[in-house]
Amino acid sequence: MADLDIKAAEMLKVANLYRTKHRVTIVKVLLKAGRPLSQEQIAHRCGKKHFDKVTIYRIIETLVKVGLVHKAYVDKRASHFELAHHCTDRQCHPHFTCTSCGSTHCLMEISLPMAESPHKGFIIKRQKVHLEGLCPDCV
Amino acid sequence: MADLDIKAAEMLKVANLYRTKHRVTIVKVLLKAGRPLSQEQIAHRCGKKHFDKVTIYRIIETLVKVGLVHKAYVDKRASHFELAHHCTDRQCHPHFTCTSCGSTHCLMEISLPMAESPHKGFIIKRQKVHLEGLCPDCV
DNA sequence: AGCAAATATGCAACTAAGTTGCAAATAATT
DNA sequence: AATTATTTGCAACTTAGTTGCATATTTGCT
Ligand SMILES: [Mn+2]
Ligand SMILES: [Mn+2]
Ligand SMILES: [Zn+2]
Ligand SMILES: [Zn+2]
Repeated sequence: MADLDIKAAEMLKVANLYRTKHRVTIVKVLLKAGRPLSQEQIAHRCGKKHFDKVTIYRIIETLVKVGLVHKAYVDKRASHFELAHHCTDRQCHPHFTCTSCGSTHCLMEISLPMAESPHKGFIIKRQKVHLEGLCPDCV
Repeated sequence: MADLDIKAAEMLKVANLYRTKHRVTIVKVLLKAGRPLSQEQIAHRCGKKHFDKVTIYRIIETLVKVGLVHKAYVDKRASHFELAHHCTDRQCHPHFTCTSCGSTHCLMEISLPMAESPHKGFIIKRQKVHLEGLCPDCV
């Protein structure tokens, strides 16, 4: 889809990053996925062309640095990343992990109030919520 | 302190676990710390006596399984664990990571309402909140 | 206390996510 | 097209956490 290409390229342009084939491909993959992906999942979805894992990690790092991407959660020692374009400045939607099947989902419909700082000098900038329980498939 | 020894032994007894020297020591370390520790930190606080890391990981696993311990957060690829005795069934206190110095703290004074499940068939059992911002030391 | 069964521990070898340095390739700028 | 700034691929490395198995410890029972 040329649509996605344009959108991905635009996102990189706004962030003032080199628009390389690798970066455009990875942003497209994340746009299509609409959910957090690990390095391995990204590599897989980039197709048969060679995408070195180092390159993927470095691109993720860059995208996180400019705020286009967030680390959503860590599952089985692997970080999972997603585009931040549906998150507010102060928090993303919660993520939910099923304790039965181990799957993780984005719960876009839920939001919690921001925590209030307790006079102790902590300045809270962002809040992440992770939920556990049973997914629809596991009753 | 014999106090801690007794408390640790009691906790293991209630959980129906063998009261081994290693387990008692590790539960005592976690009681004293009052905050999440990594395997390496636990090993260090167990003192000069030899505590194999495999043993520590297996004890943590056991303690998590019976609910005495929670994984509080992952920092620099290392899981950090703490006793669950100050947590409710549905959520612990939030943890806070300073984006400047990287330190993580327990915020015992803060609690958020539980998220409500959104008619989508997800059953929410537990909620974890992680906060980011600036700690008192970093203004 | 002494014994047998159940369980925990130590060791060595392994797994796999993520990192680092550097040379070659590609993108932006002129 | 040439120059410069930046990215990519490769190989080698780091390190949290795991696995299998032999040995040691705990427990319940006599
Ligand atoms: Mn998400
Ligand atoms: Mn805590
Ligand atoms: Zn499930
Ligand atoms: Zn700080």
